[in-house]
Amino acid sequence: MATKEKIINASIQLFNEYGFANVRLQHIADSTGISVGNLAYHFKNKEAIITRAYEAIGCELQAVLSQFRSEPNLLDLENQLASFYHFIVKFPFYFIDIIEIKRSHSHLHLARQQFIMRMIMQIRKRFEYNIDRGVIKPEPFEGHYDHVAHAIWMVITFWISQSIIKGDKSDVSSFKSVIWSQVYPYLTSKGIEEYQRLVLVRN
Amino acid sequence: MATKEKIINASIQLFNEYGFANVRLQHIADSTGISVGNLAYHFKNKEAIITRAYEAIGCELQAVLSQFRSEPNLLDLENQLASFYHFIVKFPFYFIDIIEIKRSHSHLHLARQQFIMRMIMQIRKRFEYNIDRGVIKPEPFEGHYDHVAHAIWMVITFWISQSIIKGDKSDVSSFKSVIWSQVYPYLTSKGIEEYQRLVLVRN
DNA sequence: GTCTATAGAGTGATAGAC
DNA sequence: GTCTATCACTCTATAGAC
Repeated sequence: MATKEKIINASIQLFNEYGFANVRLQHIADSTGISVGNLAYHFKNKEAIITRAYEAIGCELQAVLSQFRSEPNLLDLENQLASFYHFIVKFPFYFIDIIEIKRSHSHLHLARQQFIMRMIMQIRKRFEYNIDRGVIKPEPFEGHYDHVAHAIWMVITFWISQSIIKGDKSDVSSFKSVIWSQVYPYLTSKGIEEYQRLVLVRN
Repeated sequence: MATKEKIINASIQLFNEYGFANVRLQHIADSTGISVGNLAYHFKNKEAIITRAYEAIGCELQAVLSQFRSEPNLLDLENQLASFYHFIVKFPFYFIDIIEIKRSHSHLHLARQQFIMRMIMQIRKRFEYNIDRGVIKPEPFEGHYDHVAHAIWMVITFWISQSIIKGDKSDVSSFKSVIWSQVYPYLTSKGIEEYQRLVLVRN
């Protein structure tokens, strides 16, 4: 049934533009080119729609997170940042409406928290691996890189929100710049060399 | 008229708990201990309520931003962070619902963008002044501290959102830790000494 | 699978008595 | 200033014909 898929795609587009709470069933039906009655046939209620949308989005996020190799170098980070950015601009409502959806459909949020923890841990591990590779300086004191990983996750998670709030046009290069500025002070001289060779040259 | 003030206080409490869009006029009236008709007498509509609430909140934010001296040292930052945190936990909806309010009452957001720009500039200037004081290292390359200031503003702005999303209990010490972790790598040896003497000793 | 029609529960805002 | 009552409208969800 391609209709179900068309409904989900149209819904995601509308959620992105108007915010989940502001999108009406009528609106989704119109955008899909079907009636509200037909919409109800495919999805019993709005919750069923957002649940399905979250499934699809979760799959894509899974794919982005899976780009993490066992020993990631700085180019891996650069590439993953590009993937993250692509994901963010494809599903802005997933970040913008996160608290509203936690409020109204908390079971969806519960599953999502797994992703969040996994993401922060992954960022933290990147520091670990690149310390071993001699590219990142050792942790200056216990727990410091946990804070940095936390901050990096926040920049990723709220990037689209902040660009809307500030009225900026979101672009990938400033996104990457702010993330890299989080890593830069911890690069060793070998790390700076690798950064310039692998990352800067490409931009 | 104390009633107007009671309405605003009740409204802010409800906005904080349920989110601006989920608060009903009936809800505000009940919480204030008046009827909806009476509520309408004091505020013509919901927009008038949020406008007045934003005015009050803006005043408090103004006060926090005014703690910025012409030559702020690291203790000033520590103190201002405490004030920011206090402000954030007093008006969480101001941060959580920021995009929703921009969507539905854009004129309020327009005024708010002034605060945002001022705040980022203030953070940037703190770096400048403390470079001059020999407490912060010179900028490693053009524009780097702009990125760091941007990241610090994001941590402040989205702190309450992230704590809700992660399911953490928000506390002032982890807030300060993450912000200080943004500054720490740029401290000179003199800066670390001042940091330990003025900031760490107090916590 | 798809439609029209409508029930049913709210929601913001107003009218008018006290 | 404060109240009750109600209008006009929106939105989700369901019933039933095709």
